[in-house]
Amino acid sequence: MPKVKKQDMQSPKGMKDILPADQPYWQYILKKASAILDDYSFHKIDTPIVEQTALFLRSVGESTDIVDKEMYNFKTKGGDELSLRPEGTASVVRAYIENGMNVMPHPVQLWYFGPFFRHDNPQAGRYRQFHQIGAESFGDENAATDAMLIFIAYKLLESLGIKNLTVRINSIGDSSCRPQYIKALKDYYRNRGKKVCTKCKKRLKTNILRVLDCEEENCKEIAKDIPQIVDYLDDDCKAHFKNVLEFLDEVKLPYLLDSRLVRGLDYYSRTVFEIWPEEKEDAKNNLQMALCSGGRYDKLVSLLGGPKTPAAGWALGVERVILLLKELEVSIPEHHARPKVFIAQLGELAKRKSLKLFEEFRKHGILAKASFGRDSIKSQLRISNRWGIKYTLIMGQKEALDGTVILREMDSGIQETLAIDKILDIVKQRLKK
RNA sequence: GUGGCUGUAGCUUAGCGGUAAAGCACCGCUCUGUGGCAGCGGGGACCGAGGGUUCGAAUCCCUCCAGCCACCCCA
Repeated sequence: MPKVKKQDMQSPKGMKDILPADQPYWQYILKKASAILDDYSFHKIDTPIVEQTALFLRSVGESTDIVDKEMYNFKTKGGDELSLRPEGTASVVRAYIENGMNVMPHPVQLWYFGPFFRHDNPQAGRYRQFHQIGAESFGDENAATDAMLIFIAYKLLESLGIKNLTVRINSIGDSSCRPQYIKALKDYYRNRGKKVCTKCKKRLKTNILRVLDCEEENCKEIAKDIPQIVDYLDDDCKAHFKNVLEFLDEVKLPYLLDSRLVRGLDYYSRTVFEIWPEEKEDAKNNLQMALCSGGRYDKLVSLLGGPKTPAAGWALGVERVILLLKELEVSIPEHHARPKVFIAQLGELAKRKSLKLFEEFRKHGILAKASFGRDSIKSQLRISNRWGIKYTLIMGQKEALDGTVILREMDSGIQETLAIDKILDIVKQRLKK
């Protein structure tokens, strides 16, 4: 067999292990998310991690180079063209259609959690395998749905201990009014198009809405008098947007109107929003990226072959949230409860008896810890101490023969020799105090 | 996919052409059945990988890989 190469044995670029030390964060977030989403009657759905490439081709589209450049596409032995899912909405919409959920009472509200894959160049908060929690609502066109979705996402982040969140919101109209706006943008840039940066020149041709969020000083200057999308919304879209804002006011959720917030894809309509963490100048890893983003996509269900169904949703980047929780030093509940007793043994007979004792404690719901591989009393006590365990039970050859066990309170060092058949009750009592 | 910076033990880092170091962590001894403190000792790194220059490379050069950052893109 050829020698193992170190490079072959590392995790793929942009994909990492979620180690035990980080698990409490994952549990914490998932627990909160499922509790909150459950409260608002969202039902969990899991969809396959791979889907037909055609699904994403159709939803995410040919408009950008996403499919070619940033998706994991492959052909199966049977010849199917499949892709690792790059996002959740398309899969959920597919499942909604395929399972005939359109006959269920609406709105149909679904949520999901899982890994997603994008062939990006990784950096902090941006990985090739990443995780999202998402929520989608089908069949309700009302602005209250948009506001409620934003409210839930906000509450979720807030309940995790993230303060000073900013909700950025905008409306990008729909197919009846957006074309006029795009035309106005084109007109605006007709004479100015030569002065913008090279990136924007490209954007003007391919994805003109994207010139709105260019950060180049010169481009910003040129965009000073740029047409505002709100002025181009038709009456329905304008009323819808106004309603969303009114509902947000009603639940006292602060937001920031951001006329430069856009979405590149055609199926998006009306409301788009993002939730950002507080901007901090001095933070070491200043995470300037949205934690959650979403919007309305009234055309996607029919685009994917389902009945015309209005829908809206959001997705939240779990890794980003965890990075932020760490940066903010938010305290997370421990994954495992701290063991209550440590069982130390000396000698073969004692080892056998203490194994039984260990099992007794476990059966009665008292978390016990032991290190059967270590034979010296010293190292066992050291381990017990390192775990910060309150009581250590010591059983040596003598105790094993006498049917007793030593109970040592670690803080004080006080020891008592007690009958082995009473020990469980005694420890139970002591732990109650 | 492009460019910049970085890569030495599990972790944090020193060394920057001449025998691979330190702190933390781990294991042990002082203490033969008693932890925390202290002292002493031990294991653990072919210096990210591969190649080149050189009498000699962790150190210089090239290629690759990975991380971070900035782009492209951001569903």
